[in-house]
Amino acid sequence: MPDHDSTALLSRQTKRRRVDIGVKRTVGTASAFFAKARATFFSAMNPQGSEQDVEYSVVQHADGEKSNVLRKLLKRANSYEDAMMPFPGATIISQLLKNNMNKNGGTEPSFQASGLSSTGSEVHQEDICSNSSRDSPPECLSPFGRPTMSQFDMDRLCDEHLRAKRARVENIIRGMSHSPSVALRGNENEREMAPQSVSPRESYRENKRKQKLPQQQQQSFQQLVSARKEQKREERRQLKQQLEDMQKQLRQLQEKFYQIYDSTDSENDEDGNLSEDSMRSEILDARAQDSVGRSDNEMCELDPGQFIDRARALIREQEMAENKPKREGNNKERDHGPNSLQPEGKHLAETLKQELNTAMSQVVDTVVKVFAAKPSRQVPQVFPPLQIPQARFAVNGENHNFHTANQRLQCFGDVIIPNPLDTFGNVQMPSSTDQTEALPLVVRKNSSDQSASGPAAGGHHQPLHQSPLSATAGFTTSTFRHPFPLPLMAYPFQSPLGAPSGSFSGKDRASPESLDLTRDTTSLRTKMSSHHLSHHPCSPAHPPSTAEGLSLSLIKSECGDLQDMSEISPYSGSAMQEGLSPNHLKKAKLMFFYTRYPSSNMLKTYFSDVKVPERFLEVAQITLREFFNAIIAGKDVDPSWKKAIYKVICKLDSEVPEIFKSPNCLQELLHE
DNA sequence: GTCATTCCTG
DNA sequence: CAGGAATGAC
Repeated sequence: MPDHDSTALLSRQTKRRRVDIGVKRTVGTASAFFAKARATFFSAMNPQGSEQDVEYSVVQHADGEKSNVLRKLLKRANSYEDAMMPFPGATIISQLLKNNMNKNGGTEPSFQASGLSSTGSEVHQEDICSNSSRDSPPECLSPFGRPTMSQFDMDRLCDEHLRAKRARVENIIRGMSHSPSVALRGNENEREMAPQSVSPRESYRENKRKQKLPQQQQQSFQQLVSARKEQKREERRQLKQQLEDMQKQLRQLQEKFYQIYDSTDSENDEDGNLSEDSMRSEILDARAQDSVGRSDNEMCELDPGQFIDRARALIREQEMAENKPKREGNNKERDHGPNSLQPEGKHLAETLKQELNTAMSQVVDTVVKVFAAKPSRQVPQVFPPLQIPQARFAVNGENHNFHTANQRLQCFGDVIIPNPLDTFGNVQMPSSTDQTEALPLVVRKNSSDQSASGPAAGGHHQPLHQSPLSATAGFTTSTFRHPFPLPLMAYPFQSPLGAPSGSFSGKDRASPESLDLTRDTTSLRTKMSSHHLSHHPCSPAHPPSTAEGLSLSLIKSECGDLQDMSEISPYSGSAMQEGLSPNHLKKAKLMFFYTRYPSSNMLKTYFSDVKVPERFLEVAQITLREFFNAIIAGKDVDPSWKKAIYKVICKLDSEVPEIFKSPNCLQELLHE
């Protein structure tokens, strides 16, 4: 990582400074230095377009692709809902209404005339119709005042209109042939009163009815009408009551659901698990919200029986939504049980599963492609084909040490699971001499290590394969939660391939939150946390961190913890005997660092107080030229040919700051 | 143990 | 400046 090197590879004066204060010197081969210097040089010359940054963008691209896949998936799920679900949550009410409308065809006047309709569009239509009915009722109103738009209804309206006309004519003829009666007078009175006391629509309706009926029945008709009105009012009242009850019930159920869903959601957040179920829950949640939004309006359109049926369906759905998060393992059972999902529900579940599998495959493929596309000699050796995914550690020989240790390291999600993205980055290095710190954990194993076959070799591959997800998940969920968002860290996706299957039996798995993925990291986290609390940063060279910024002291503290961890963790004891060497921990530490700060920009952002030195570029250039000239001149045949160059470089050294010369420099830095 | 690098001394 | 010793990483 050129950028990384440029940061990690301090200038010589810094190195010497380190020597002066008792820190180990940075060591690198001449060629490594050459490569590093070259990389650094190019990086410095082209800070915008370093290889790391390119690679980082690739990583981001892959990440973005994943999120796109998810987005697509969700979108598709929604469209599936809309297209195929009869009770698809978001559209359940409207679907019901549609069915209702189609089924009834406006032939259930009792409910439709109950005046409960208040759907937005229908309200609008109602208004229009109410207004227009005063002028030209037949255009819009059915005999029951129900506004309809279908051709059928229009025809029916015309028919009614004609019949009314005919009745009126018959009425007139009948009136002419009979002498006026009280009833008629009453009728006339009523006719006179009608315009004032009854709405135009009502009077129109009354007129038609009166015209249809013999005059002798007018009186009883009036009573009938008023009785019916009363009845309707009562019915409406009851319906309203019922509706309110149902809505109340619905809200309660939804609240319940939200509670459960929220807890599930937070769990998911915690372990980075964007599982199928959580996605399903999201969809159901959306449905539920939608239902809430619509229920008040659209439910009113249903007749009581239908309303109850559909409310039951809704409740059933709510219950399903509630049960889902709890019944992770029982989905199949439920799907095939007597009370299983609707066929469409099954279909959705199946589709979701399928899509998730596809998405996962795509994601993995993408990452693997990115990885495979880069020329690397180490790759085939580093990632042998996975054969036994759940292989346990085979601690039966020294040859397996590497794998054993490595697997343990990968189970050690919090700290030392190598982020495969980083690993990819490492193997993408143009030159094998461009050694980065994180590299050795996965590459450059000698043949004896690679020859280790069987379960260990197979098992070796699996965690690496899944680590794009699990490793980052481990990081995101660990105590090492970043005080700031890191794009690479914020990939909340849990591998469906299964949690690491490490056989590490933690001695102090105290945390109750031990979920599959995080279980093995718990003990470590506990230790790390307590360690953090109990011990001061080993070299707090900088002021305490602010809330958002991560100070060097914190990092150093963490690094110190990591270092100390090699002494306190179980791995230093029993695990060490099984093949985990201090080297592994060192490498893990470096990987941890690299994972956290994968690019120079990251480092710049979070270590803004560290400045890679003023004359760095100049010195790097001169050094580069010296090496180049020496090689061109063939001086490198001399075993000590670099010494001359060291001397040249040495002259370019800047003064070591006084503070570092002091024997108490650490303390002084502490008090700064 | 080997190697690279740095330090010391003549 | 050259050579050897010391140091630390591997």
